[in-house]
Amino acid sequence: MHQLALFDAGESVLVEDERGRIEYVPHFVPPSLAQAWFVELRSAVGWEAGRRWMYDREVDVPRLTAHFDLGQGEPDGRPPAAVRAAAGRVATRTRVPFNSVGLNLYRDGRDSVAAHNDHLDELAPGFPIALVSLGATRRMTIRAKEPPRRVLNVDLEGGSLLVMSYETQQHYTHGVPKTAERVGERISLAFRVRPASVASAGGARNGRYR
DNA sequence: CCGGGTCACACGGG
DNA sequence: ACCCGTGTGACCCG
Repeated sequence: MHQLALFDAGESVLVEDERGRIEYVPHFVPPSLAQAWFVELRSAVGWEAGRRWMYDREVDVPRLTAHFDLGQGEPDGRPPAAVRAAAGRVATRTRVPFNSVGLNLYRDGRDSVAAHNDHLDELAPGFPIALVSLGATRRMTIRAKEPPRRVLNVDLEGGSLLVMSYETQQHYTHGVPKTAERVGERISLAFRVRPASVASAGGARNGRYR
């Protein structure tokens, strides 16, 4: 089948048990397209440098961020074309009605995201998270919260897709640690289905997908 | 979810 | 083979 070849990217299932399912798909996006998306997003997105109050002091968020709602947005607040294209490609493969995408720009090895799991209140129950990576490869560390404490190190390559099931967020943490290695810029697009109570008016749906 | 502190250990030059 | 400084990352804490 033709259509199959388009998506046959040597995917591998990293986790599949009662604690969740994690699938990694290298070359989900052809290299030249992934590169074009990276270039567009790097310059077209209004990247924000956040600061957060953590414990006793205010600190920089160690990466740049942006966010878009998907679905029938106003023509004005429409996401960049590369985001819409990526969303379409992800939706075609996963069949999940994602309505939100969070973008992260890791400028170099000093940028990072600490180990965490996505907040379940901001995730529609049962729906997975899909993560598209562009640009430089960064390592993600995924570890089970309870014994057996499996630890996975996944090198997220440009053009890859990582899909983590909803249950994964209950049983695992994930993060992108700082590294002293010299690494180039990486952009990630994290697709989520946010519950109607959280998502902005419009896109949310319920039921019948997995 | 963050940076800083502590500690263990791999590595390599002398 | 050994010593030891340095780099790197794992873990812990508020």
